[in-house]
Amino acid sequence: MATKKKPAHAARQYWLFKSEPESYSIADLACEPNKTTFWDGVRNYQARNLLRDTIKRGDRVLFYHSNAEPMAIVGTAEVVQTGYPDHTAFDPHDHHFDPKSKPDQPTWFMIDVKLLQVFPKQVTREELKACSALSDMMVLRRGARLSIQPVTSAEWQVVHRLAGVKDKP
DNA sequence: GCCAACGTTGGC
DNA sequence: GCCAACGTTGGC
Repeated sequence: MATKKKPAHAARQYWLFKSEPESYSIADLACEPNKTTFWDGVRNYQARNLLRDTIKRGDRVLFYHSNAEPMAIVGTAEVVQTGYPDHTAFDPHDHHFDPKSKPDQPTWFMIDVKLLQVFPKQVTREELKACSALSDMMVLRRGARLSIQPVTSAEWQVVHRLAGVKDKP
């Protein structure tokens, strides 16, 4: 993937992160110390490149529950640490262990995110699909498996409107 | 449970 | 480098 270097003052970018709530939900994030966690386990090169090269501190994240009932955007988070090696790839006992990734030459990366807000009313996939302003969202496209996806600032705003909340400054 | 859409692997 | 087989994701 082509990666553009962006200047330090670049405007924040917006993302959508998928997570199966059975394995990690927004409630789990809310229970973390300082409501902060590392986003580990990404084992896809395109998503890896985003984590390693593109996603910056201050960027914002829509937290999406996939494979869930209901599937929905359930809240937001902020990136508080840029990409660094995903240590779970080094641990043979970890579900995400990858012997190809070595500490001195890591294959996989992760970032840290901090909870911004849990939506008082989650925005279901049904509602997202019914909103014409969101018709280009990657997550709504069939077969869009990328677990980390870019979102436009316009889409970010619309999702907040659907959730009935104000964006955090 | 089904299956489309990918991504990865490995034989050639 | 091609591509068939296989595995995974994740909506339906």
